[in-house]
Amino acid sequence: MLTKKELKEYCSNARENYLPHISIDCVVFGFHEGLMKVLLLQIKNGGEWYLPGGFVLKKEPIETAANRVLKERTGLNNIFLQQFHVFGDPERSKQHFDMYKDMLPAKDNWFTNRFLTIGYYALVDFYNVNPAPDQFSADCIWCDLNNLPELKLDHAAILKTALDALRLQLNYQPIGYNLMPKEFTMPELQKLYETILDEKLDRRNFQRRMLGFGILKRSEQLRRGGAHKAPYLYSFELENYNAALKEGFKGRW
Amino acid sequence: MLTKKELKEYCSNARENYLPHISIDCVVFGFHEGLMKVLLLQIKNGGEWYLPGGFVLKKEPIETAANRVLKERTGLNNIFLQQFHVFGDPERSKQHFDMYKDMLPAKDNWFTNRFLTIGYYALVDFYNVNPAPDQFSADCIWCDLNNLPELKLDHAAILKTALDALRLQLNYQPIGYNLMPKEFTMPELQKLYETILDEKLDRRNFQRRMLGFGILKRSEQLRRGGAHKAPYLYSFELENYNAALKEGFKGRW
DNA sequence: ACAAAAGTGTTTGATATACACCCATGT
DNA sequence: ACATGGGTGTATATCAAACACTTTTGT
Repeated sequence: MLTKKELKEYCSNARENYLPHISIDCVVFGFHEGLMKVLLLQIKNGGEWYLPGGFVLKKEPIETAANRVLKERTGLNNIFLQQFHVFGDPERSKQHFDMYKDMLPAKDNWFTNRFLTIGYYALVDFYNVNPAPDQFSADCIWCDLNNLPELKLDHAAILKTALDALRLQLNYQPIGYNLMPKEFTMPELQKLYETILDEKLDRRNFQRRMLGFGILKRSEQLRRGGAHKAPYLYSFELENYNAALKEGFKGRW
Repeated sequence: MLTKKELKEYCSNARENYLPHISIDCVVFGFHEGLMKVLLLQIKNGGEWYLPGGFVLKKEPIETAANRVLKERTGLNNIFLQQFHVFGDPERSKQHFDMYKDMLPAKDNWFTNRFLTIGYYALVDFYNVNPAPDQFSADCIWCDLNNLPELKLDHAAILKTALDALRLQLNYQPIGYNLMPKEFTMPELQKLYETILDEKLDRRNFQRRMLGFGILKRSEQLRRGGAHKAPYLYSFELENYNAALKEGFKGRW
């Protein structure tokens, strides 16, 4: 927990460097070997949980800010971050860091301001992540999506909205390039979809549809070493993958 | 064009009442009898065109702000407004109202600030609209989507993004409740879709699909008086319509 | 009578779903 | 040998696309 002096300094710094009233919250979904997690911070002392977020530097593009926050929290760079919604209820930040709310007069206290928050989500391989708490947080850890702690503020709603957006994305954009190793098997990719959707899919239909997107290339190689029949290895055709990210799969009209 | 004194007063007022660095831009698509338009403002003197926008009051929810802007510009209330993107490039507002940029020192000049803008779109019946210019604008008019003037700032990009979002929306949400009269014919509704998509649709397939959504109720009545065979009248089943707005039509996974 | 608009199918092809069979591999 | 996972294929239903015929109405 910050002392009054530290808080004062933080606030004056923030006022100098960041755009006021604007924050970014990142919903970092992590996936590895069939497990789906989300990155959460636990506040010092209070113990409450919240999404990793941050502020936008005065001359910084918001996409850059989102990437910076993600980098600071995970060490990961160059990840596909998707803006999905702005949350702008004036009441939403009422309880923000209320542990600090009486330590400074409101006009000097960055944390008692109203914040609109821009929501971004990312989907990363949590095996590659080094979760790093920020100065307000005791801990930064992967939490199971099906077993979340109670979240502060409107962060539960933000997370829910992000998950809906991610699921919607599956309908018209490819996914997985950050997540899968360079080469992967079809069942491995299927596991990703099943985990996101929280639903079993038929392996044969999945494969047909996936190949239909035209973003996969089958290698001559097989994944040896596992038990049972060795599956083929696939990789993304990056050119087509990126084109599909931009264009989207066909809509219906 | 404002005098220096008026500008000064406007800026001081704005600083007092609005959240800094945040704006809202509305892409108001208008439709009536097969014509699709977009509402644009033309700045006084300069003659440049831009999207109707505004700012967020310090204690106002952003959705309310968007509705207020729409109301001020069109007189319309209770219209489905869809947030679609935040534009946050620090360079985007560089040329904002540059006619005023030298009239006040930068620190006092609201208009030389950086603004993130939250994009909303709406689809309204332009027959019901009374376009009303704001104090900076000489004119507020419906422009043909296929024959747009050059737009200031990044407003052309915002408009394009809004149109894409609107078209995407057709795939998973109903549309038209604000637009159509209480009762309307299937060909009338089809015209709306064709206009948005800028594409002809087959009348029989359109009808089948539309009815499949389960949001329409066919009346016993026919639309009499036109030439040729009298078409049936339909109305939206508001309950199902609203449910579909929330839930969306089925995705594919 | 006829042209034009609208109602109501049908045919065809594509895609989704469900399911069956065979193959490879470690135990 | 066998259980398990993986490759491949097929039947069926469902849906989209293209298209034809009939009905209504004003001129």
